[in-house]
Amino acid sequence: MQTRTSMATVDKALGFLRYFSTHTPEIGLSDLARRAGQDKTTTLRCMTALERNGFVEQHPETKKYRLGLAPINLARIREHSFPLQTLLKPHLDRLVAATGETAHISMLSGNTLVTIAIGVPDRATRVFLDPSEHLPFHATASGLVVAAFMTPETRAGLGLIAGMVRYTQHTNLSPDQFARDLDQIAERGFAVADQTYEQDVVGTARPIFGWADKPVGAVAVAAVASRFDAALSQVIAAALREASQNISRELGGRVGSAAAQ
Amino acid sequence: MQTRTSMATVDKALGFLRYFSTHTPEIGLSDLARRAGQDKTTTLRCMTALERNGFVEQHPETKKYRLGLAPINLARIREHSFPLQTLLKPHLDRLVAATGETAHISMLSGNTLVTIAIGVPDRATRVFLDPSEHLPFHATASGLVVAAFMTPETRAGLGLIAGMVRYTQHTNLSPDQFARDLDQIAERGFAVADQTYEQDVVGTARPIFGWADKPVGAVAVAAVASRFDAALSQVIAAALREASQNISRELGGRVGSAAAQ
DNA sequence: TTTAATCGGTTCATTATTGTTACCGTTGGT
DNA sequence: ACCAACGGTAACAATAATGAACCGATTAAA
Repeated sequence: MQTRTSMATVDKALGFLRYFSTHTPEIGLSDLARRAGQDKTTTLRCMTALERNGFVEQHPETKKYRLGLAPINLARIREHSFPLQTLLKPHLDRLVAATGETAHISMLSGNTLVTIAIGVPDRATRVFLDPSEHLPFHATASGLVVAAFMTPETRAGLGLIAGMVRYTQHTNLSPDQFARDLDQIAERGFAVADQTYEQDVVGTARPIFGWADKPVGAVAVAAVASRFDAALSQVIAAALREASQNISRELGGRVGSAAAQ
Repeated sequence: MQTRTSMATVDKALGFLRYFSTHTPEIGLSDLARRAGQDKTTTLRCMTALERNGFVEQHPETKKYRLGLAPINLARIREHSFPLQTLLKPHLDRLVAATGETAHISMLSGNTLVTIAIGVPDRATRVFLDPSEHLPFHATASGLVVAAFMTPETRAGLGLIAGMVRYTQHTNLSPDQFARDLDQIAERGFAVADQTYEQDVVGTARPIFGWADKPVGAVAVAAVASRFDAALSQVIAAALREASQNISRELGGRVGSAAAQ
């Protein structure tokens, strides 16, 4: 750690929320403490605090915790005053129409990358995405392209190399290779991740810029691997370029020269 | 303060989120500190902690804070694993159709009452609700009916009387009157709030029960005052009774005898 | 141009909050 | 009847939050 202003307790408490996902929507006290690597007492105090504030609720019989209603309310306020989903939807629809594959947009939230919106094609076989997952920077096209366009300082603040977990046999685990990939991606303007995160899925992504030249997220297409040939690859890259530029413009971001190609 | 398990820092940090609403979606540091009655330093630290975790984000130029993306993600997980909105929507639609007025459902989140879902009629004049507002217990039909069906202990834990603010000239500010109202509401099974919160709006509400006999929220109709006569009142009360029972049943709650009338 | 006020942000000694170990009472499986 | 694991509690030592004063930069007023 380096330039933290601390307030570790808050981080810890909010960190517990990350363990709730679509796969594990309910977690008991001891289980949660174990997963988070925290003391049971600490966990209990944090959870009761979160419950007091409506971020989790506890089933009175099973005593298990689940996410509460406060996030729903906050999400509605945020969406009302800055309607991201509404803004993004047409772009996703256009991407899906152009490529015939699943498209999604992810954005930096804190220092993780979360999926904000998804567009699915009307086909029998398509990629399914779990919106509750935080995308790893080293193993997804979205993560790679966001990391590639960051300033080295902000990139360093994410602890990228520490998080290089293996997901498939194609997942890159070499920090050197990672660094070279980032350079290449920054030049080319987009990233491709060939089954490095999920089997049979090829991801392609371009960055989204907010204020200044800071990347705030990525727009990506997740294609079924068996369909991903040179032709489709080009279609996707082109469609993404348009989407990337349009979205960035609508968010008030400049479209940097590197991303323009 | 009395029986708190502490963890005051977390409460403080999360408390700041309450100051973001549809009216004030962006707040600066000093302003926020003033509103929350907290020290500027404390505020800064809490906000950077919240930002680290994606609950707020800071505009790099104006330095103002706004709600972040983390709540959106959490809300989606919650809704995916326990689809409240989906479950509630048909009930609201039915209420709106039956009464021709705005209907809404609010639930206890922490120890405040937040609006979870709204249904609006297709009419020229209708009540508009701000979903970001926390409903006061003493001045809204929803708040009254939820308080009325609570056990005295849980009711005491909310600090009801402390929060008796005046909203209109009809707002009841007498704790004694409040207590008597609650008794009556508990007997009758529903609450009516005649312009006690907003001018020209008459609210009617019935409780929603979760596990055991605990009220977890309320279903309500907010009618334009000029249209609210005896006939409409009866229609609303009847429609709400059905909705209240059906929703409670779907949430796994028993429909207590008091609410059955 | 000078003055004053306000902004976001930092520093550091004081103090209260938190994390830890150990212990309860229950529950559920064997 | 046992044992293990559950949620929850109590007490104290140690850590982490606090808030007054302070900074440099803007902005507003004089």
